[in-house]
Amino acid sequence: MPEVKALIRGAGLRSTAARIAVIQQLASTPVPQSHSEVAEALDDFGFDQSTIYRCLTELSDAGLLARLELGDSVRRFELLQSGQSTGFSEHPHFMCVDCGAISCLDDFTVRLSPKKRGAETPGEVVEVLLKGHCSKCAVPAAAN
Amino acid sequence: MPEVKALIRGAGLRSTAARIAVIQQLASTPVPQSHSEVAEALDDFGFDQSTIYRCLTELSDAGLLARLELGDSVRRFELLQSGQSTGFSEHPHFMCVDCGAISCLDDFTVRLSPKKRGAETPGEVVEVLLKGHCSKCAVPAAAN
DNA sequence: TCTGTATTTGCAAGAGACTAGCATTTAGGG
DNA sequence: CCCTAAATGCTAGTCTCTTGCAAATACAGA
Repeated sequence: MPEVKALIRGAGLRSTAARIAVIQQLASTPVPQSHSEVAEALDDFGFDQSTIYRCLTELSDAGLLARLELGDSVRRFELLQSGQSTGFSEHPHFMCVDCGAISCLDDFTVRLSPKKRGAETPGEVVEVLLKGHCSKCAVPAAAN
Repeated sequence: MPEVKALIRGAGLRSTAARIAVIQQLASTPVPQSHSEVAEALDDFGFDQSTIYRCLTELSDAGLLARLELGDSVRRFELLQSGQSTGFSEHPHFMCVDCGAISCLDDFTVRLSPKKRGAETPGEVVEVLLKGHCSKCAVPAAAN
């Protein structure tokens, strides 16, 4: 508990009940969580919706969380290890277009290879998102 | 013009002014466009907002457009070549996290390589989205 | 420990993207 | 040229997220 407090203070923010709870909630699962997931989990505390939105935003801006926008118009947040300050996640993410499940591809690297010479590179990639059919949803033949 | 009509009819939909206009608008640029971009471009026609939303959705469902959700809570659409029926784009996309510019990486392939043996694969990838700092926004040292 | 002030919070209203219901209009097969 | 199913326009509603402002609170300094 005091370590969470120190984390927040170290980022230059005041250590409040809401922020501590938000961080602990994000630390409790291995996948990124949306505002509504965090809010629901912390429902008993009685924090206001906007307080949780603001905590998530401020903690992200302070470099403690990664803010993920995976394309389903729901923002998700992930606790960053140590003093990450970029605000971007360290690993690629995969989202199932069928069931919406999110997974972190900790054990994968993504490489961008040009099909032909002289292809102009887009710039510095900081985040990778893959979408597809997860192994649970992948249908062998033509189900569904 | 008659070819657009045939395209729509071939997909099993009626050829209406709105749908023709939407397809022509999407064909006019090399990058995916959002509803608001399409709507603004077609403003003179006087189509209702919801009509354009529906056109985009129906044309996507019919397999003529790819629907892209790049994570800024704006859906974008892209005209698919020929009889694509998956509804997913053929190429990876890159979005600049600074200026929001979208580019199509026609000339690149993305490969997912496991860092260690036995890493469980996420499933079948159908869409790739990269985010980062585009060459225009990339700052040499520490500007901004 | 107490106080003052800048930071946070709660509340309520608002913005933006998208959806749904339903009556009216229209495409296109017969 | 009709008739009917499909598409449109209009309105209102949903969901996610943001903003303004007064009240509450963390914490640096007395």
